[in-house]
Amino acid sequence: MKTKGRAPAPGRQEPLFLHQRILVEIQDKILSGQWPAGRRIPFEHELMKQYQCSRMTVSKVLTRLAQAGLIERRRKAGSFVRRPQSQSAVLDIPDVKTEVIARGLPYHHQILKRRKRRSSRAEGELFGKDGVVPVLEIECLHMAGKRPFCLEHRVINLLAVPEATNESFEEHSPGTWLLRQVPWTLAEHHIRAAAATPEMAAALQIKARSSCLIVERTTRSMDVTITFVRLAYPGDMHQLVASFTPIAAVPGAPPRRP
Amino acid sequence: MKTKGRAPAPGRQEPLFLHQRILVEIQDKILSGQWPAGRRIPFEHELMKQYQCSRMTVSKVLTRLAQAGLIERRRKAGSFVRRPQSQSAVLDIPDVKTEVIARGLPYHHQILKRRKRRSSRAEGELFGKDGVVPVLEIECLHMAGKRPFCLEHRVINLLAVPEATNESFEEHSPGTWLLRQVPWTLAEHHIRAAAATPEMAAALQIKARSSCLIVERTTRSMDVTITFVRLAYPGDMHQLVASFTPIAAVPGAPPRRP
DNA sequence: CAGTGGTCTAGACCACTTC
DNA sequence: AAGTGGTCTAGACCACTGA
Repeated sequence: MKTKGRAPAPGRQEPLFLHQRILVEIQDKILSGQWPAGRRIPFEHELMKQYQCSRMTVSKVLTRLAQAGLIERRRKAGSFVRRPQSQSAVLDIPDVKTEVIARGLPYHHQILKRRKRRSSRAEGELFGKDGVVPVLEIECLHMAGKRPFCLEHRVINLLAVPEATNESFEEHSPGTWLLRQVPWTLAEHHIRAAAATPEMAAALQIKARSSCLIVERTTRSMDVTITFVRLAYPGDMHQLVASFTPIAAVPGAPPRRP
Repeated sequence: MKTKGRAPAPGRQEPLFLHQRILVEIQDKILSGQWPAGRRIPFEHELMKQYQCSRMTVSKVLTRLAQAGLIERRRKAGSFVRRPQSQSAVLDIPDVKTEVIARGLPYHHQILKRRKRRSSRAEGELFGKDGVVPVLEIECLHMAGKRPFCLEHRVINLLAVPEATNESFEEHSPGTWLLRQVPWTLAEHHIRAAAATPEMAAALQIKARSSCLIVERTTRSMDVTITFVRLAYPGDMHQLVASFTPIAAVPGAPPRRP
């Protein structure tokens, strides 16, 4: 039981850390259905004996499984397999500029509308104040090369982001600007399909009533809404990709050079 | 430095575990922009001194931040703030039946088509074999009350799921059946808007060319594709909701009673 | 009230990477 | 070659909770 640097790898496979091995084995039993929902997972001290390791090691594994939603831990009772959850996919919703650049297309944007006003009643509710709040309303067209890529309609809470008042957004689009100005803390997305309104069709140079993918995002910090944005993409130009991988692996360090 | 049960909570707040406090403080510095992308995070031994705790504690916190994608860890160099990522939202994609029930509507489904055939060339590629594989092709209409809710077009790899061969899917829809038969391991979703084809329009009782939300999901296990499904929702009836919360908090155990 | 998980420690060895 | 993170240990105390 002395501490080891690498792998108790018994057979063929590449060196696997002990905690990875434990994680994978338990995960497999759950995902394969061998351990159905509700089934109790071995206690920590049982796993300690089984894998001949310290409690910290198995504890970290079980904690991870719990965070991933695969098991539920209850004091004094034990850990249990949760019933199959909805498939939780991780949706990467990039900044529009990033999105266009990633396609290798030249990006630019133009501000179609920009006006300061007071929020309407309904918006006031959204922005968490009973009364009205000053907001900045912006319409922005994102271009990929010469083709319209996305029409953005945005409302910014000027109480939350007073710096926006004098910002023209000519250099950086509202999304890009806000992303670096007010780092996101909490967001909710609604994704749907809708027929293009005459305004959308005109801006995006598509036929009226053709299909668009609408992504609406409300960004909040604490209890106050920072901004609301509606992004309209021509249906044939865009799709969201959401990938889903169980857990495991995930050393989680894709990029380079900070 | 003796071990404590609860909280070094200094001021007002509710008792906070040390690792939570460390996590929140670092996270705040990053999200607020105070520590910009590329900035080095204090070394583990520095944080140990700062918080007067053991290395394991700070290590777990940094590991968590790395898994969450907020920082990047590099041996010998240190840990660094990553540049703002795409907003990663967690998309819960439920079983269609669950979805309808959740709306308080009576659910039922009907199989419109069901035929066994060999995969086409293109599909063969999808299914990971060079040659063709036997597949089951199914069309299924999901109803919410008396209204069509979703049209499902599905292809099941019979090499991977031979049990499907003799399944009628009358009792359980293909999605529901598969979910319990072949627990998901890896999935990729593509979400887009499209105009209804004549077939879709007829089945869903909507006008041709009206907007639909299309969710396509490819489910794989190892390197073999289990099933491919295309779900078409009338655009005005459905929207996906993806929520995003940074990290922290997350003891992660919502439900009850296994 | 006994046993579970939740947290934390003060060490240790190792591998990798940059210097 | 030095220093970082990555893993692991063999303990500990505590809080919660189900029996």
